[in-house]
Amino acid sequence: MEKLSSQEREFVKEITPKSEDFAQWYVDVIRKADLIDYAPVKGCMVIKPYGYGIWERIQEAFDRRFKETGHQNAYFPIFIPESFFQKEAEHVEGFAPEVAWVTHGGGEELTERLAVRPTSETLICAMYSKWIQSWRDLPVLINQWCNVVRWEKSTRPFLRTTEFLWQEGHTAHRTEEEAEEEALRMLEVYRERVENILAIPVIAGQKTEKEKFAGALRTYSIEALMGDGRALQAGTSHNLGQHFAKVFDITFLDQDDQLKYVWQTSWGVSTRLIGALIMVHGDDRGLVLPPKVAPLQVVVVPIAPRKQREMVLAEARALAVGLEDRVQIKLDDRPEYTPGWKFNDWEMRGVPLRIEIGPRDIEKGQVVLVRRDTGEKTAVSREGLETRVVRELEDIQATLFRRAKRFMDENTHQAETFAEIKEILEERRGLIWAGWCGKRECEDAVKEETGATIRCIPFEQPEGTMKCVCCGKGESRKVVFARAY
RNA sequence: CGGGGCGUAGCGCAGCUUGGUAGCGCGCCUGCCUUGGGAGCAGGAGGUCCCGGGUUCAAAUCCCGGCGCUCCGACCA
Repeated sequence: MEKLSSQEREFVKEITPKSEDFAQWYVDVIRKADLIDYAPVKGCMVIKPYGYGIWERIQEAFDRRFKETGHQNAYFPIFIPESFFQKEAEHVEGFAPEVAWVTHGGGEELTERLAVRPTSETLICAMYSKWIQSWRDLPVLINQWCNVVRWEKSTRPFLRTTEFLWQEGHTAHRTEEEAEEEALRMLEVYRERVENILAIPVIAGQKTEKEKFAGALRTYSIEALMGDGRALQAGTSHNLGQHFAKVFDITFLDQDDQLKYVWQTSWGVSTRLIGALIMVHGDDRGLVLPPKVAPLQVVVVPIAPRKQREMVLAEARALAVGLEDRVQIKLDDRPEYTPGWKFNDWEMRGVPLRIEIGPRDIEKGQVVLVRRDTGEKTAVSREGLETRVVRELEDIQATLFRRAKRFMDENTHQAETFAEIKEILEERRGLIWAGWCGKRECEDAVKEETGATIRCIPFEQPEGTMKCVCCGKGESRKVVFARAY
């Protein structure tokens, strides 16, 4: 027993405890779960197969909903001519500092520099201008999955990398109402997927002028709370209004014989969601993956003493085969590792459910189930195992969401003064509800004084009124402040 | 982009103060042995000491410059 506990300590040493140093814990988990490797170019990472597997699960889940809401996938080029990029003033100003430029091609200097897309609005708008003539061409509902590049000053795996993977939806509509509906519809898709698939509770709302997307009329977002009490924007949706349509001349002849500009939206989620998964669900033993995004949902670890090795492996194999139609399952039959080593390895990687099977279990016609979320071990009968496993996975998914929701609730506070905001941020962090009159000066002042920014103006406003936390003006909107990633 | 920490074998680190044969743990390879929470023994392989200059008879070590990772701030999915 004593030996066991010392081994456990030894093991845990490889991952810095979350409470000791959250940032270090985060990179330790990423390393031990084998999600990425650092690439030779600053701020770039290789997403390794296991990490990419998570992204694939996220893609599947989101893509399905995009299709269900009438969108089609397409692909636009990575290079954008400088002249296109320059057209929308606010947009350029917002993105210019972080654009990577291609100046040479085939050994010769280009006559016009090419931007490596930081986002594709400008190029896609240029194309829409050609494609859209009539009200009958609308709406255009296109999404693309791609990489984008933003030359960031400081980078962190998944949270902010020079190149990242995402999807960007770009739609064009006949009316302002339609565009607004679309922007909100897609934000709701994000909310639903992030909560139900990633098991991360979020707050949906509108961004302030200060925080909105460069060139948008209005920006909406879903905001999540990380384990260290900082907020993370998990997805955004923009009503672009007619800014881009006017600049790129995207017009259509309406039914009333009038030439009009389209109304547009764009919306995106990125590999940053993987960072959110890690920071919301992970624990001191490593990654914890909700079953619906886990590349591997169940791992079977055979306990195979030499003399019974073949017998146990055969049973384990049969077990895995019996489940493979229902769940993503893998049999870990590597002979060079001990069961204990495998337990730790798969736990670090966040596999939701482990099945242990050894001679003693076989004798009793049972297996041992071990949940990653609770660590709970249960001996269950092989009879009806399939149903049990599926049910267990569903319960893990639900438990993770419930746990994250409770954490968010417990770390959501109210403040009426700067001092209160400061105190909360210093002692507990988390999300802070406060009143805001709507003035930029007040928003800036809070940031200046406390470091907290307005994450969003939530759609769901609590009862009652609050005074502006800065200027004291009554009848203010209730907004959520936090320190953000 | 400012401030701090770090860069030595695949990973984690010691050595650097006070210059003089490059080390430890884990991992890896071979064999034996073993499997219910990171087993054991024996043998073995593996190094541009981040890069470039400089000082010196001699640099992982001292000096200058760069790059990268990381944390904290300013800017962003």
